[in-house]
Amino acid sequence: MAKKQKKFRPKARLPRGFVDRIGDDIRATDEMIGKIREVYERYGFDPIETPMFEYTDALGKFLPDSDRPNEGVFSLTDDDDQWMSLRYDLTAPLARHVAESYQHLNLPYRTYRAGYVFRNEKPGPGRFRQFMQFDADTVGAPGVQADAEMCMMMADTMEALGIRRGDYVIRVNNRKVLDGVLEAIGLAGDSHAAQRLTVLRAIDKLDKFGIDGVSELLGKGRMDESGDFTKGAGLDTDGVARVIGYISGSEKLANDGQRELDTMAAIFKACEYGDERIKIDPSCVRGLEYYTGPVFEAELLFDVTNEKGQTVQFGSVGGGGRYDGLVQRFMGQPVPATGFSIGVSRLMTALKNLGKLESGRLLAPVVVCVMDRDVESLGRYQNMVQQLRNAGIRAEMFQGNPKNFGKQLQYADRRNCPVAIIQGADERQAGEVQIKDLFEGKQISENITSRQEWTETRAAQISVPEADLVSEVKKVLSRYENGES
RNA sequence: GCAGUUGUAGCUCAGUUGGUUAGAGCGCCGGAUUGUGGCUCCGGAGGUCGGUGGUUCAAAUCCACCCAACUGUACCA
Repeated sequence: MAKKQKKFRPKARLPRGFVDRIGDDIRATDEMIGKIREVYERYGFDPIETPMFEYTDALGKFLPDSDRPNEGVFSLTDDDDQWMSLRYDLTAPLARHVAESYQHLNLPYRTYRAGYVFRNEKPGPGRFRQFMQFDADTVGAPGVQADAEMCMMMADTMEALGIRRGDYVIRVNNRKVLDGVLEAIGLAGDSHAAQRLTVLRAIDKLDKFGIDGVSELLGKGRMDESGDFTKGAGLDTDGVARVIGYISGSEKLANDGQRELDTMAAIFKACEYGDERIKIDPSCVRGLEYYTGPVFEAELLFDVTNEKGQTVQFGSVGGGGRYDGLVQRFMGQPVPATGFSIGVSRLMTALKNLGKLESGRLLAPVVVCVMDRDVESLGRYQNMVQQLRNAGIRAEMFQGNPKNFGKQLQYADRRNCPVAIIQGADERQAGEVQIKDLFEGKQISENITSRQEWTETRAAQISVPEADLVSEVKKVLSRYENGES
């Protein structure tokens, strides 16, 4: 049987882990970035931008395996066979930039940047393979006062975005303190490296699993919902108790890290950033690899309802810390640096939840309908549009098939346009145009039941002299300008 | 990677113990109505039933393998 020959039809679908962004989202993001930028500028940071691609070795990743070249990052080979990758964060490219232009820089070098980063890994709810980060860094500042400034700037940023004090907290810890704890439970030395990592990862999951879950992970292991088992760090009962004691704050150590934390706490106090804004928190772990000193994390504390209707805390929207070794990779000489990163997309979701993004909604354009389709009329309609535009009003001529007038109003209705302009032969002869208030018309029409009444009512429509087009449209728009509809 | 669940129209899904031409709602297009958004009515387009192989007179349905998505978990520079 010869099958009917079919044309190849590609399935229209997004690559997994990527999203299309549309109108209101883009506007809201722009607005949000503007607010963040204002704070950073006020703190004396300057913008800088690096490209999305870097040579793979510059990102701190070893050359890709030939069989799995894209593990974790998106990589490709250049014309000259060098491996390049899409950046997976904004810190590694900054380190490269600093190392490359070191002799021209005036240290301390204070910069910020926003941009997309890419991770080639399994996406999940709220986790994408392309997402936006907004970073600020100070390079060439060795003291923890630079770290303290980062924490305060993060707090200010949260508030500039409209997040109330108490709805967020900046949690601060120090890698050196964590190292001390590991030493105290007998995990010092190379032979325990793997176990140390497991312990740190277990601590990092306090948010997710609570004290009980973390205890299981520190000990024998934990069973997840699907029944899969995660092997634990294998600490004995005493070890588990001591780690738990430490992360809950009941046990303290005296070491360098703790002294740095004390200095930072003193700065916060002097600047009147209390516990409700910035909090020393021994369970804060973050970035397990390159951080060398203070680490910090911005966390949102208010509850949100997730897709399953469960109430959960929103959690982390950004973090950072000190990375004194990152520039050294390129230069051999140590260059102290500290910075933090805000997850813009995640923060957007949070602000939506708080209802902080609805206010500045833009009104849809005025639509000038096309009644007569001769060349002269088309010019006339377009001229009306230009008059409106010149007066600063968003406007457009209907660009679809003008054959059916009903379609034009349907289009305007679905776009949520406030006003339609109508001029056919009759109006033209009288030197008038019809201005239809679509919002009001919608309300009036709710009580109309018969088709005939519907078409003949011409609800919320007024006829005005052509010369008054702009001023009359403005009158109608003024009723809706502040985001009502 | 590991584990669980699920794959039928653009979307949400139904499809009986295997049985004729695979259905519905929504959406889309056209018409009633080429000058008025909604409602209503009529008509239409749209399907590799995730893929391949097998069992059978006969497979969306049963079997095997593969693929993909979702969820959890692990990893995450």
